[in-house]
Amino acid sequence: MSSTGPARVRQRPEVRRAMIVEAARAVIVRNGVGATGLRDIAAEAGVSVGTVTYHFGSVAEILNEVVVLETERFYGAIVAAVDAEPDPVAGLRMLVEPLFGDTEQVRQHWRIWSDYWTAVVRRPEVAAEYAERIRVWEACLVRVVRRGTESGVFVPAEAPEVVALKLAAYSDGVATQIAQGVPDLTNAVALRWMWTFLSHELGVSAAGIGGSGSGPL
Amino acid sequence: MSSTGPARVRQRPEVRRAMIVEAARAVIVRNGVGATGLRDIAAEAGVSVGTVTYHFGSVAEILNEVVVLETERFYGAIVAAVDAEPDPVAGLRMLVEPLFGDTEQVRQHWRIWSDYWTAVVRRPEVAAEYAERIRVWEACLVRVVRRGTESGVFVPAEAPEVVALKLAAYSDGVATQIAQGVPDLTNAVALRWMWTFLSHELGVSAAGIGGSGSGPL
Amino acid sequence: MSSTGPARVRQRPEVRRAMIVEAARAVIVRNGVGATGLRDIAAEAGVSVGTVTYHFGSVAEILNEVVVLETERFYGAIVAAVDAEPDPVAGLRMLVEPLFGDTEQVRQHWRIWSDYWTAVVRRPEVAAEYAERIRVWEACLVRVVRRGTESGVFVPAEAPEVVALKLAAYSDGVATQIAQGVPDLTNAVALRWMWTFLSHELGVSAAGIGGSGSGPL
Amino acid sequence: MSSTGPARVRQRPEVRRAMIVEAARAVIVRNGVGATGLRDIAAEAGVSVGTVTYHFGSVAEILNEVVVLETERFYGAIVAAVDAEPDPVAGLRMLVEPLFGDTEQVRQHWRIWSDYWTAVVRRPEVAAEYAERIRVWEACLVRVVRRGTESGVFVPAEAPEVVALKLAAYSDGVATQIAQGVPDLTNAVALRWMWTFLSHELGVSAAGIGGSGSGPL
DNA sequence: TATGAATGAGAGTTCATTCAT
DNA sequence: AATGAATGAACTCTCATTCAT
Repeated sequence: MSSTGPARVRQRPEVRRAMIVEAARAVIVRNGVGATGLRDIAAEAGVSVGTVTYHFGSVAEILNEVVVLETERFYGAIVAAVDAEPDPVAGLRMLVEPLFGDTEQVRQHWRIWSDYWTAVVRRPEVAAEYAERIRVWEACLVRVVRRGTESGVFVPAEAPEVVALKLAAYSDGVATQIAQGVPDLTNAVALRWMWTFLSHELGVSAAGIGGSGSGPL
Repeated sequence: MSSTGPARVRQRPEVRRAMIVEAARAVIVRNGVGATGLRDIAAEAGVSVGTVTYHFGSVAEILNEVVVLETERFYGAIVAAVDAEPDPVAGLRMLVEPLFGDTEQVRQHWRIWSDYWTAVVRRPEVAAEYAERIRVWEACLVRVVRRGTESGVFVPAEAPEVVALKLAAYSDGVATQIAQGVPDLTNAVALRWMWTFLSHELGVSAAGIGGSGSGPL
Repeated sequence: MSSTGPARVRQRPEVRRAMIVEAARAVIVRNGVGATGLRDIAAEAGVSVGTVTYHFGSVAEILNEVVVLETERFYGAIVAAVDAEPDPVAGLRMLVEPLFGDTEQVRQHWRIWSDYWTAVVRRPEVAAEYAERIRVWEACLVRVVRRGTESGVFVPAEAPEVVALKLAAYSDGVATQIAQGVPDLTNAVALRWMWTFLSHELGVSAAGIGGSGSGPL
Repeated sequence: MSSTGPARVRQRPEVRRAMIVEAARAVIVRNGVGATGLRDIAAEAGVSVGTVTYHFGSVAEILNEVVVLETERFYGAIVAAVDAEPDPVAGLRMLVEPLFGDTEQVRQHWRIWSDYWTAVVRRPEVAAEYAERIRVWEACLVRVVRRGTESGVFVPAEAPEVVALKLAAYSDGVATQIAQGVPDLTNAVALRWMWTFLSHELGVSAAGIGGSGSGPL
C-alpha cells in the first residue's frame, strides 16, 4: 500500500477539473447517474473527496459538466464536418450514421444521454439550459435539410424544423430499443430504418440517401 | 388512546399489497421514481413503514409492481378491445390514439414509464422479466397488422413484427419529446405523424387510417 | 465489547426524546453548545445516530429543547413557590438566592444559558421565540416587586419592570464573572451584592431583605 | 497572466499579520466568531489561505489576536486619558461613558467581546492569559476610585477593587441586555443606571457624577 | 397482520491544515 | 514571503431495512 500512486500530484485547476469530469463520466457509464456519488468519482479520479469538492461546488455541477462535455465531444466534430460538406446527401449520411455506429463510444453516449434526461426532466429550469446546447445535432440537421431543399435535392413535405424533430424522435426511440437489447435490432438495421424514414420525409429514394451498399435488405 | 383513528384495520394480504402499490404509483407520479421512498409510500398508503416492508421484500419490488400494474391497466382494456375489433384499420386507430390522448392518465403513464426504464436498464435480468409483460401493446399491434395484411387492407413492406417495433420506437421517441415540452408538438400533431408513418409502412393512405377529420394538415 | 449495554431497548418516543435531551444537556455542559454534535449526543445517550435523527428533525431542535427544559426545570419550581408566597420580601429572597446557590446544578445552568444566548443572538427570530419562555424569572420578579409596592413594603424609585430588568442585568453580569473564576467572588458575596442593590432600588434596608444572618460583611 | 491584479505584494511579517488580524476582526463583526473560517479571513484580507496559515499557527491564534487588538484599541486611549485626568469624577465619566456610546465601534466591540467569552470560557488556561490584558479597564477604574477616595471625593463602602468589579459586572450585564435588543433600553438609559449605581457605591450624588444634563429622569 | 422504534451505512458538504511550488 | 491544490476527518441528514411488540 505504501507505493500506491504518486500521492499529492499537483495539477492546474483546469487540468484537475477535466480529470475529475472524465472520471465522473466513467462512473456514470458504469453505474448510471443515479448511482454516481462523490466518493465514487473521487476514487475513480484517484484523488481525495476533498479535492473533488475543492474544484466543484456540488456533485450536480460535475454531472452537468459531464453532459456538456459529452455533447461537445460527440456532436462537435460531426457537426463541424457536416457544415463544411457541400453535398446535402453526404451531410445527411455523416449526421445520421454516427448515431448508430457499432462502437463502445456510441453505446456510452446513449447511456449517459438517456440517464441524464430522465434525471433532469423534472427540473425544467435545468433542462432548458442544457436543451439548447444539446440540440446542436438537431440544429445541424435543420441546416442540412434546408440546404438540400434549396438546391432541389430534397423535396420535404414539411418544414425543415419539423423533419428534423421527427428524425430526432425516431432515432432516439430506436436507440432506446437498441440499448434495451431487442433481438435482431442491429445498428445496421437501425440505419436502414432511418434512410427509409428520410426517403419519405424528403421525397427522395432510400437508395439515394443511405450510402454504403446496403442492398435490398 | 385505544380508539384513536382508524388504526389497525386488518386487510387480506392481496388487498393490502394492492393498496400499497396504488399509493406508490401516486407518489411516483408526483415525485418521480428517484424521489420515491419507503416513507412516502407508507404515508400515502396510510399505513406504517413496517406494514409496507411486511408485504414487500424491498422497495424495488414495489416499484416493479407499479410498472406491471400500470402496464396491465393502461394497455389491458385497449388490447382486449382491439383484439375484439374485426376491422384492422379501426383496430389500429384504437391502438395508437390512446398513446397521445390529452388526458392526465396518459401523462402519468409516460411519466412512470420513462422513469422506470432508465432505472431498470442497467439490470438486464429485471428488464427482461418485465419486457415481456410490457410488450403487450406491441404484440397486439403485430396481430392487427397481420390481420390487416391477411385481409389485404395493409400491404406492409416488412414483417408485422418489424412494423410493430418501428412504430413502438417512433411513438416512444415522440412521446419523450412531448414530455420534454417541445413547443408546438401537441398530441394531435404527434398522432398525425403516426398516421403518416403507418401509411408508408402499411402501404395505405394516411387519410384512410387516421380518422377524426385531420384534414389537410 | 459483546456485553456492552442492552442493545435495541425500545422506548416510547416521549421517553426516548427526554433521554436524548438529557444526554444533549450533559454534552453541552461538558463541551459547550458549539462543540455539541449529533454523534456526541448519540454516544452520550447510548443510542445510534439514526435514533437521534429519528426522534428529532435537526440538531438545532435538540439544542432548543435543552434550553426550554433547562428553563422550565430551573425556574419552574422557584416561580411557582414565589407566586404562592404572600410575603414579598420572602418571595424576593426565594427568587434571587437560587441564582447564586453553590451547587453543580447552578453552575451548569449558567453554562448552558450563556452559551445558548451567544449562539442564538445572531438569529433574532429564534431569540424572540425563546426570549418569552425564558423571561419567566424576570416576569415573576416584576410581580413580586409590584405586590411589595402595593403593600407598602417596597418603595421603588422606578417602575417594577425597570427594577426587574436592572436586577436581571446585574445578576447576569455577576454570574458571568463568577463563571470566569474571579478570585474571592463567591456566591455568598454575590448574594450580598444583590441585596445591597435591591435595598437601594426598593428603598428598604439590606438587612431587611437579605436574610440569613449575613452579618456586617 | 503575469500582470493580473496586485498579486504577490510582499509585506513584512508584522505588517501582514496586522492586516490579517484586521480582516479577521471585520469577519467576526459581520458573522460572529462561530462562523469565522480561515477562508473568510483570507478572502477579507485579500490574500491566499496559505498566507494566513504561514503567518499564524492556527485559526484560534488569529481570534486571540483579534481580541487582544480590540482590547488595546478600545480601552487603550481611554485608559491613558483617564490616568492623565486629575479630577476623579471626570475620570469616572470618561471611563464609563464610552461603554455605552451610540457608535458603530461600540456595538462592534461588544459583539466581539461577548462572542469571544463564551468561546474561551471552556479553556481556563486561555481565559487566564487574556483575562489580565482584558482587565485593563477594570484596573484603571480601581485607580480612579482610589484617587477619588484619597482626595475625599468618593466615600466608598467597599474596597476600590470591589467597586470596580461590581461596576464591571453591572455594565457587562446591561450591555448584554442592550445587545439582545431589549425595548426602551437605550444607551442613555444605561448610562443613567451606571451613575445611579456609582452614586450609591461611592457615596456621592448621581447628579454630581453623571454629566450631561441628565435632569430628573 | 401490523406497528414503529432502532439501526448504521452512506449521502453531500465544510473546513483547518499540509506542503510542493 | 506567498501561494493554492490537496487532504481527510468530521459534520448533519436521509433512508431502506430489521425486529421486538
